Amino acid sequence: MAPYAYDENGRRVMAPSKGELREKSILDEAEKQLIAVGADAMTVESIATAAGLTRGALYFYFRSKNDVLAALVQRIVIELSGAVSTRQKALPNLPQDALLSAIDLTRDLWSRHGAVMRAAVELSPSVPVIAQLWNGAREEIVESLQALVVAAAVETPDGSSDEDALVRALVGMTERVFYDASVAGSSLRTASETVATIWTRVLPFP
Amino acid sequence: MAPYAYDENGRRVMAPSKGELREKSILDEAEKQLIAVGADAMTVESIATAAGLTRGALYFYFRSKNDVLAALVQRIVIELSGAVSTRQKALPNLPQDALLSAIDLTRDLWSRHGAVMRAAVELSPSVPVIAQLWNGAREEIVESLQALVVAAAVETPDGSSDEDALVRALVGMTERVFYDASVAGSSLRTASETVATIWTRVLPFP
DNA sequence: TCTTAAAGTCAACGTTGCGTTGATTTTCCT
DNA sequence: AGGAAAATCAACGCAACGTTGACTTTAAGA
Repeated sequence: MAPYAYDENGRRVMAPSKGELREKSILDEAEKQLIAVGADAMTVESIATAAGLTRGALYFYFRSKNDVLAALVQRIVIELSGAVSTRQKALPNLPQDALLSAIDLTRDLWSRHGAVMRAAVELSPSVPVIAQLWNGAREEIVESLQALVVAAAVETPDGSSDEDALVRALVGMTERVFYDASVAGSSLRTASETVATIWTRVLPFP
Repeated sequence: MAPYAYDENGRRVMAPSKGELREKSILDEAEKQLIAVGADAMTVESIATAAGLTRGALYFYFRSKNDVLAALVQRIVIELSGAVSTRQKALPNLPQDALLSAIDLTRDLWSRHGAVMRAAVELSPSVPVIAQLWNGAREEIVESLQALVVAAAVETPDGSSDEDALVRALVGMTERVFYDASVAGSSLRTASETVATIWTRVLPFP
């Protein structure tokens, strides 16, 4: 029986001020180790001692190791979500530019949070909480871009085709290309160009 | 894997021994459980008892749980590899048809071995042996398709672009779309169409 | 200021599942 | 037959997860 209340994402409800500091330091240390050694090699013990407490104490703040990872992912999902919606408000006049700026935004996120995003992709299949966060974020992007495509009234070269499915596939492709580049440590700029080429060839704007 | 002896014609010298049968039954049971409960929930204990032996005995045949999974993946990689090379010999006259037949082949593999292929994708990041097999197979496909694109002298709509990177990205996209469809249990035929649309729009054959 | 409930901390425990070992039985070859 | 190689298993050790219950600190109200 859990002595404290947790929200649907596994975070403690209403963490007190001192606790919030601890919570943040746990997450910061966890992110460091995620970058340094990866999610597998990173153990609850190592996170706890790095944050200056014991395993048992860590379980006061997070229900499980996976919840720590999920909180890390959530940080980025929140940032991403905010960026998507503000970018959508300041809609550029040209749809091409809107698309390119979306790709740019994606590249920026991957360059600044590569390790966490890689972890999100890799853990999604086995950690439901993370899958939920990650899929939700992707869905937001998909919808934003579908709206863009509809608004721009993209001409379909070869008759009817399911534009929604195409956009979803392209979003998946984008994630994939950046993921690969991030893993390989190769240029995200090059990845960006590849992605842009494919988008514009598949969805030629008028 | 196990060092079998082969004669000068490449046939195996000895008829399937008791051990080989055991090995096969282990793999068969493992595949069943992979389909039924997934790689995580499937334990060495459960595989062993399902195959009618104890954990210790299983480790006589495979060095680790991951090696069992890897052997499962290898089965499919071998089939895939064979299919790719035979299809390449019987090259259709029209490059579009070659491409479509390649997509068809991929769909067929996903429909028959979805569970194992999903496992391969999901385990690649954390299991080096599997990553090696899977990446090798993908590389084979990439090269085969790059050759196709070069031979067909695809016209690039917008000046110079790194065709190799495009093909690699498209192969990744294909894997991704089929993976998603397989996870969602949705129509692989629909996935096939989406994939085909994207390929042909990105690489318009003359 | 004293009280006390909640917040915070930790050592020790229990569990699961992986991989190893050494001893034992079965099979196969000569 | 007899010995080498193949096959089998019970028991062990271990890492990492998550839990428990008891202890200390903090802060807020009488």
